[in-house]
Amino acid sequence: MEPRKLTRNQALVLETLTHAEAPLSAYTILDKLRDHGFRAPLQVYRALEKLTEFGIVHRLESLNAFVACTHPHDHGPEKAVIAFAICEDCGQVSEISDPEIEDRLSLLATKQQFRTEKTTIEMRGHCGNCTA
Amino acid sequence: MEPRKLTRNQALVLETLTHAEAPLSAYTILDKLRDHGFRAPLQVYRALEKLTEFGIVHRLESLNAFVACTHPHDHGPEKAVIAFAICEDCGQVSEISDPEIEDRLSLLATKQQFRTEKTTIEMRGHCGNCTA
DNA sequence: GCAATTGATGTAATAACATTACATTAAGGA
DNA sequence: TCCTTAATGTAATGTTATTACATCAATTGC
Ligand SMILES: [Zn+2]
Ligand SMILES: [Zn+2]
Ligand SMILES: [Zn+2]
Ligand SMILES: [Zn+2]
Repeated sequence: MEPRKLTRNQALVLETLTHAEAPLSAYTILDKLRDHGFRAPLQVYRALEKLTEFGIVHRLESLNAFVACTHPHDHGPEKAVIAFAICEDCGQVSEISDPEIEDRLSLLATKQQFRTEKTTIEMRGHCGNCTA
Repeated sequence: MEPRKLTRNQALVLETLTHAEAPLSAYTILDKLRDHGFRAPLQVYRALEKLTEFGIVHRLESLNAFVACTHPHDHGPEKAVIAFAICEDCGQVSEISDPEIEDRLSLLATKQQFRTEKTTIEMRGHCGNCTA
């Protein structure tokens, strides 16, 4: 699932996210890329879909927005569970990959014979900088 | 935050969710309540907002949908962290409230001076019934 | 009881997020 | 080259959520 090389659209979307200070919605990305020839939402959504598959972009479900991965964790087929801490004030997102959480959730799921395909963990709150 | 008594709209929305076999979107609820006088999305969203505050309805972020609470946990001001196991096949949602998860996430947050306001944990997958 | 306040409701319009459908083009392999 | 697959362009549409404003109901203070 690791990409050999990104397509032009994928590279542009990734670059936009990488330079952003906070999660971006698909439409915000679209607006930022109009100068580069983007005209329609689908151009963004298609790139995001691939980048997310590759594991180098994450979707934040509680925000309907996307961030570039800052935490080069396991990009392989068996993706690690990632918890996101999202600051409501500055938009900073930190990624936490913790085996204990992962194991515990796995145990709880197994206990009720639930086969987990994808796990979302998002903490909304205030980061250290914004709390000070 | 516990309600003394639900308003008519709140009661109707809650009843709809209670009788549903799977999470419902706001617009699905709206359609089901047209016979009872509902005409506009806001009637549903306003009721959902209150019911969610009361802790008797939960919003599933990864689904943009809502479920009635089935797990009479802490409805007080300090809400417990709840993990949801959501079956992609039958829509069944089970609620898991686990202190270990809660403590671990709390520790990880504190470690980076993050003040958590709200935590979302959602596992998407296949329940025991649908795996068999 | 009655004014003042607060919370809930009704309605329309619009904003924000995401997908379907279909035509076209680019890339890679037999 | 021919065939297949992946990516792209574009328009239209579908889905989810909010803003704005008028009205109505319940509660409180007098
Ligand atoms: Zn990451
Ligand atoms: Zn911050
Ligand atoms: Zn619950
Ligand atoms: Zn199931």
